[in-house]
Amino acid sequence: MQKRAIETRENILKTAIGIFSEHGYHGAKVDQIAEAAAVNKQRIYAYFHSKAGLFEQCLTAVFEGVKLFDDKAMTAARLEPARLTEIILREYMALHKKHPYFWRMLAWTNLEDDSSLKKLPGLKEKDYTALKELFGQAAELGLLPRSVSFETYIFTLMAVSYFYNSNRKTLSKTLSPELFTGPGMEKLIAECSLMIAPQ
Amino acid sequence: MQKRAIETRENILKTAIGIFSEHGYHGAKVDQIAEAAAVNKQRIYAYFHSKAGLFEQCLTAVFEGVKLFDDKAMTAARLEPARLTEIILREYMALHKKHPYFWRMLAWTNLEDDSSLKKLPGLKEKDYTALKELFGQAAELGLLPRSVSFETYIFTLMAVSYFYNSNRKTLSKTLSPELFTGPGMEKLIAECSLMIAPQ
Amino acid sequence: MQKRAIETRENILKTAIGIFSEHGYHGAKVDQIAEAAAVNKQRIYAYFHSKAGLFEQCLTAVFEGVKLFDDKAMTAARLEPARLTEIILREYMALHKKHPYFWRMLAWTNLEDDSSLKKLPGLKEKDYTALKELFGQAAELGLLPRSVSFETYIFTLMAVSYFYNSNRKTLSKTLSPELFTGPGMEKLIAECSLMIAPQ
Amino acid sequence: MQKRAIETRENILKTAIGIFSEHGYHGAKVDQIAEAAAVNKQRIYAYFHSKAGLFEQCLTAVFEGVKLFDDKAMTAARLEPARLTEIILREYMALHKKHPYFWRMLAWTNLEDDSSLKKLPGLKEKDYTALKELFGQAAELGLLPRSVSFETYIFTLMAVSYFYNSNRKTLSKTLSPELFTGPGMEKLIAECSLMIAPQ
DNA sequence: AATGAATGAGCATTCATTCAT
DNA sequence: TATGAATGAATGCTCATTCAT
Repeated sequence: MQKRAIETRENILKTAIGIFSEHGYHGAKVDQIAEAAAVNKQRIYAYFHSKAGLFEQCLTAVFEGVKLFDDKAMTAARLEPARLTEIILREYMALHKKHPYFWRMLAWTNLEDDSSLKKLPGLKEKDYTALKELFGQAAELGLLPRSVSFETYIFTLMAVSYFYNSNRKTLSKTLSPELFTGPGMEKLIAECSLMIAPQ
Repeated sequence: MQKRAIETRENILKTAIGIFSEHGYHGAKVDQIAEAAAVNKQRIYAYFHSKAGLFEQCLTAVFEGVKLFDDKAMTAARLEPARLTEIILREYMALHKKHPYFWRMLAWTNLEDDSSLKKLPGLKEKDYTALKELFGQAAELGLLPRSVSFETYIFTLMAVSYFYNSNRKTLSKTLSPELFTGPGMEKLIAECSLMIAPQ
Repeated sequence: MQKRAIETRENILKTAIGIFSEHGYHGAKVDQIAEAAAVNKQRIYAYFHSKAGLFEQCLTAVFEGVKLFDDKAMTAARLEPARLTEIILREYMALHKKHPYFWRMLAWTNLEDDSSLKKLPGLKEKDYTALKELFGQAAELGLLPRSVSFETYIFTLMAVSYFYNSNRKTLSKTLSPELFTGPGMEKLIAECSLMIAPQ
Repeated sequence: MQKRAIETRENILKTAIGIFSEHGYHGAKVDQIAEAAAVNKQRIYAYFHSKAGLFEQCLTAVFEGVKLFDDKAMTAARLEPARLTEIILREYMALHKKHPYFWRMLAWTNLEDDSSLKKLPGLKEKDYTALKELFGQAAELGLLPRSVSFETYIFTLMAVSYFYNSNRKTLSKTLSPELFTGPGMEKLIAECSLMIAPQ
């Protein structure tokens, strides 16, 4: 593939991610994507074969683009095991902010037809091994409940951050809207850390 | 409205909830709904004015159909404050099972255009007042962390149950699939309760 | 037919004339007519059999409702033969104002399918016999050109008044819009009378 | 736009003029136009955006296609000022015959919604300036009544020719049908010329 | 006589996809 | 590689008409 072609492809992919993420598979239109990417519609079919193919590639790209827990976060967690929960939560929250497409693509994927899901590569369990180790050490030190498995622990933190980001609209109607301000989030993180730590 | 019309309307609504819940607003087709409900397509427009109107009514119906924490659960919670977390979690999980359309409609609504959301009635905060009281009592007794607000507490439980139900597809790829078996869920509930309780 | 039925029928007819006149056969909707007449749609079918039938009846009613040249006008014409053209023109103009539905129904009929036209009763030539006589007398007196037939004369006057009323929209774009003000019309009538009279 | 596209567009326009002219805006169906033009329905939307857009373009095309008073007619009028009325009338009648769509589109436009009318370009007044001059000269020579304005004069001639062409159907029922034969028209033209000229 | 409920064909418009250059 | 032109099957919605009470 020539350089120009690669660029075109990249361009389409990037644009499509934004649009699929916003409107979902059925809500997004091929014409719309082509126009937004300022390419000829036919290019989409040349590079991605079909709308479904494009969606699949977008999904993969988004998943691959997300890097959990960079070195800085891991170092911080290692230095202050007592703040592990807080660090993880904050990291997850930041991730949603940094990759706004991520949770939306996740949500669409969970809702819509799972045919595109099948081709998704297994998602890096390696990241978790490092975290799991840290969790074990913190539990050892009495900073986290010993009787709770790592899986439950990390599941809860993922749940909190995901739920916080994905259900804003409906939650602002049931719980207080302040929850979704800066201080509201800080309070949530702080109290979650406290709630989980043995007392 | 005559009896026959009421039945037709009800029928359409019920069918539409199922289809919207499965495919979302854009994924669902009016023709499909009409055929599934075995009614003339025009009836949909007669009773709901438009596809959007129908979706809105479906949303309202689903929200209104969901009853949180029946008397039985509340009595159990009152009798055994130590098991509050477990009871609530189990209740939420059961709710998702009993109202399979609920979280999906929630999810679609959070993803798609929020115009239909605006007309949703404020969602029963009253339910929470009773729970809040129970939470206060449990905290008083040292069964739950005192320094944590009720809102953070209930938010976490909602997050866990919602996340568990909404993200199965993608989670089975990152975490262990066993999580989504009966025993897996039991373990999750048990450990969550433990994790939150002061130790 | 009972009294109530007659009233309902009359009501529908009157309303339908207004709507057909405004939107034409295809532009008018049966629902719209029923709603405007505040009757059940089914009544229209009971009394007029079909939309086409209703249109036909409307056409007939409008044609029959129009009475050309009442006694007052005829008397005036007889007294002042010199003003014959002016009197006729003014009468025609007044007719268009008094029966706003008339020319529009005429226009629709001339444009649209002529199936409804066939059933129209022959339109009162009798009226013209009286006029023709007056025309002959005026010509005799040298007040109107002798070499011109009555048919051409009346045709021209009908044309002027019809054209004036039917083509306002497009004419205001080609000729001066003042033509369609009160004084503009007066001037037109005056000058037409003058133009036709021998000088 | 490529040659092929231009042809398709032209083809659609031409066909649509015929159909709109015959059935009016509401009576004409997009399917029908597409089929008659033997093009894919979607092309209509690609080139004209909507049915309303197509109608508008048809209207404009028809108006622009009509050329009043070619050089030949003007020369004839200049050479024989005494026959001015006859020449103009004959020209108008010929115009209706040559552009059968013209008066029908005019009529539809005057009857139906005027939104498309707004975008019509101002209609060539220039043509009238030349005529106006000729009219002035003829009046000077005593061939036409001096006390009558050009506007009234030309209005009358337009009215006669328009009325003659637009109201055939209903007029053949009130006046004699012979009016609409060749000799009938000749007689009308001759007598009109006579009627207007000072005697 | 009158009405609300229901229907099927039709209508303007859109969409994913393919063709031709 | 890239693009404008074209297509056929939807898609949301409407309409004239009939049914059942």
